[in-house]
Amino acid sequence: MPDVFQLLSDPTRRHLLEALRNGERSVNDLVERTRMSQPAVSKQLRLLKDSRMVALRRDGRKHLYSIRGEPFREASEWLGFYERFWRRSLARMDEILGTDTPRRKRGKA
Amino acid sequence: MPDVFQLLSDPTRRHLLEALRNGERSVNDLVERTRMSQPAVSKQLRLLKDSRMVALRRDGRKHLYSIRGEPFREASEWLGFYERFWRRSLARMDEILGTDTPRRKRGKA
DNA sequence: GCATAACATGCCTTGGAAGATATATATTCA
DNA sequence: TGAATATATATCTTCCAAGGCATGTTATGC
Repeated sequence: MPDVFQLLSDPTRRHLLEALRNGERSVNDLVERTRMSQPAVSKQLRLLKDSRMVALRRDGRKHLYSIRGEPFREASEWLGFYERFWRRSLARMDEILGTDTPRRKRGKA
Repeated sequence: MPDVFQLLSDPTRRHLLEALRNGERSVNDLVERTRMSQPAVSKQLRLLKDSRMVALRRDGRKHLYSIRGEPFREASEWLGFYERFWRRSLARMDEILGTDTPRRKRGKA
């Protein structure tokens, strides 16, 4: 079972996940939103399912896929460790542009 | 220039990024924390630098690498679209376990 | 200038992943 | 039961990325 970032690294897989943001979709729905063959889509869905990023519900001969949030959370938490780095750079830009929100008094010029 | 998730998909690259959480490190510092050769580490650092995930500062013959936050932010924002999915599943677990915080009155049982 | 240290780059090899095509499986309908 | 629909799986090919080794480059110290 590969890790979450590995799964997210493929643009076509991200595209599928984006298409699932508004709720469950059938395989054909998803195929129509890509330029790939149906087997290719099914293959990627399989990988996403195996790593629990999507859930599968069967309705007749339709297979409805939907997002499962937990793995995304892991990735998000990992990225959380770097939040201070981008906040820092935003603060620097604010200083340069003089557009910072004066939350606390800063050292005088 | 490959995208951020692509860069994050490699475990050794993530390992390097984790080693940089506490500040800038020289190449040798980083090599000692991995089981890879120095050229392999330099290669990955190059990729991370090209995609602006790390910055390079030269001090004599030492090359000090450090985190640049912006690209991480992009990835974090993309993942933010899935936050409601993992919150939802947490809420479900709360319901099952009866440990939910009663923020608003829920439908009667 | 020469030796060494600290990195970077070039080249080569290899494993794996992604997609296409063909085929198998399951479900509905006549 | 047989045909059509909806999806999964199997197999094959191709491509790329990761790592190793050898070598180039830049900086320091003598």
